[in-house]
Amino acid sequence: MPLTSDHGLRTPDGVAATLEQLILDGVFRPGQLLPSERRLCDKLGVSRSSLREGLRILRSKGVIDTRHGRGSSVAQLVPPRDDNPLMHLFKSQPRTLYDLLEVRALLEGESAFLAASRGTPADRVLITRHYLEMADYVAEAGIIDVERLARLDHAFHLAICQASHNPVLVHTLQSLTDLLLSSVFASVKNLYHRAEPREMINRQHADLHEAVVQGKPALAKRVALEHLTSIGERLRDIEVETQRLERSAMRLEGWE
Amino acid sequence: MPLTSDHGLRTPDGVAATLEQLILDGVFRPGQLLPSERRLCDKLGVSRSSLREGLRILRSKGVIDTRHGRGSSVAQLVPPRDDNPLMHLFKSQPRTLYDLLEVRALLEGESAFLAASRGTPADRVLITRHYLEMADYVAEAGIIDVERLARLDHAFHLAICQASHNPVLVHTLQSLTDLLLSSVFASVKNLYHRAEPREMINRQHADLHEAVVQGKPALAKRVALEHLTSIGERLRDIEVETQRLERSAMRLEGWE
DNA sequence: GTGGTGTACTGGTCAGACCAGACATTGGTC
DNA sequence: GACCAATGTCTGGTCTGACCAGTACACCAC
Repeated sequence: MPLTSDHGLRTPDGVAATLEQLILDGVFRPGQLLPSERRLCDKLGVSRSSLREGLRILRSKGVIDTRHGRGSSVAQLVPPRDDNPLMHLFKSQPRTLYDLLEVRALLEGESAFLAASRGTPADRVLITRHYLEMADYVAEAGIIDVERLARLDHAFHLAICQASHNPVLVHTLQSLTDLLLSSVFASVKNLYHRAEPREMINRQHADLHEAVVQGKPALAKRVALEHLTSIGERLRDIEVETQRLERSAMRLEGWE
Repeated sequence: MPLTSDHGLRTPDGVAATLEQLILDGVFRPGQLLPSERRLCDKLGVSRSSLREGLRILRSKGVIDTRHGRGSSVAQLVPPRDDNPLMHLFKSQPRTLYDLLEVRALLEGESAFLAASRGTPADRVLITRHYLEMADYVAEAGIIDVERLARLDHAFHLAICQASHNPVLVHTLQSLTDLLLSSVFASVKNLYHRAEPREMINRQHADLHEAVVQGKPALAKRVALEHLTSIGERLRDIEVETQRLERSAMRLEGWE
């Protein structure tokens, strides 16, 4: 029985769809040699011209690999597209948070480096303004609004990044920061709530601001990296602590 | 004399390359109807089967749009994938390309560093396999299929990135690479078409592969950075050259 | 004017032939 | 027995000419 039942349009697109489905179904496995063109014509009930155009589609998509005199084989790397939003990773893999911090540290470091070397006087004025706004708030506010502080913090880092004059860098860092904030905002809140990490962060912000404004690229980069690294460490501390608390809570539930 | 001189292999790939170049050169403009298949066969000196396979390639890539009884026209949006927020930057600001390369170099460098320090033996086997596949193809193929080479190239770099065991890094780099390829694929093609840059790239790939597999993080990072830097320089060279060519008349007789 | 109709295009498919590369088998030589 | 070249038959690659099927437009009857 011919295989034309499903996508059986006798057309190149139908051929491509049918063969692709067969590959996805595992009938033809990666590396395996497909039947010859003549044989496929028979099976699919199309002329060789149409079949060849169908194969051409799959070849363009990198699904198959054809060699003269040998035949067509299913490409080894079949999964070509994986449009997974990064967000889903966080649910299955908490470790991803530190992966994200790792990449963000890299970008923040480069950002600070470029800002210190390329930043114009106008950039520096802007960076200083954001820095002072944040520092003043921390120093003067009796009770800290964590969300507002997070915004000021973000604005300060963003100003530095924009001084790099690299829009791609700005965009990439922005999206990673958004991802970080939306996924672990609770942790970040905890970070700001505690006096000890907050002072550490303030100190690092002061150092970063100074290095960038004074035009010391290498120093700025180093400070930025240390900043992100220690944030990662503190978040890990909080995580461990949270887990301990959760275990206690579970024990308490048992008594109810 | 027919226009088969440049990519004038009488083969579907040659047809696709020739027509694509004519479109890029502005001989055929977006929305414009191409000559009929029979006429193109005449002009390009190929049979209708080969021509149709060539058109099928361009159709798969979204370069042309074909309607039964009407003809084939150049697609309006040559890069139809405009879902990336960064894409609009490229239209207004060609400089963005170099910004993108700058960020990509940063990520590739870190990628290579981490792969060399964290990569498992299995990672190294995979990296080597992809490297050899690419190197063998370059060495053995008489005529280079640029798209295939680009895929092999991409697979090699992706394997290195995956050896970093940081999914965030993989995802970020992937999206930047996609953006790069979809926006300046023409330039990249030119890069592969020339012997001198191709040899330079091969040498750098060999160095990168060796450094990663032998577990030399610092060296791997340096080689990766040099690789991306020199690619940027070559692209700039090509850009300058292209502008010079565009200033020269590109009117072709008989194409109306 | 309006509406149908014919006709000359367009792409889509088919069949059969031949060319060219790859490879296993065969048959020879050493 | 080991090696190597000739060869036959697979494979994909290309060409030809024919016919089918949609589209567009000029033409003609109303």
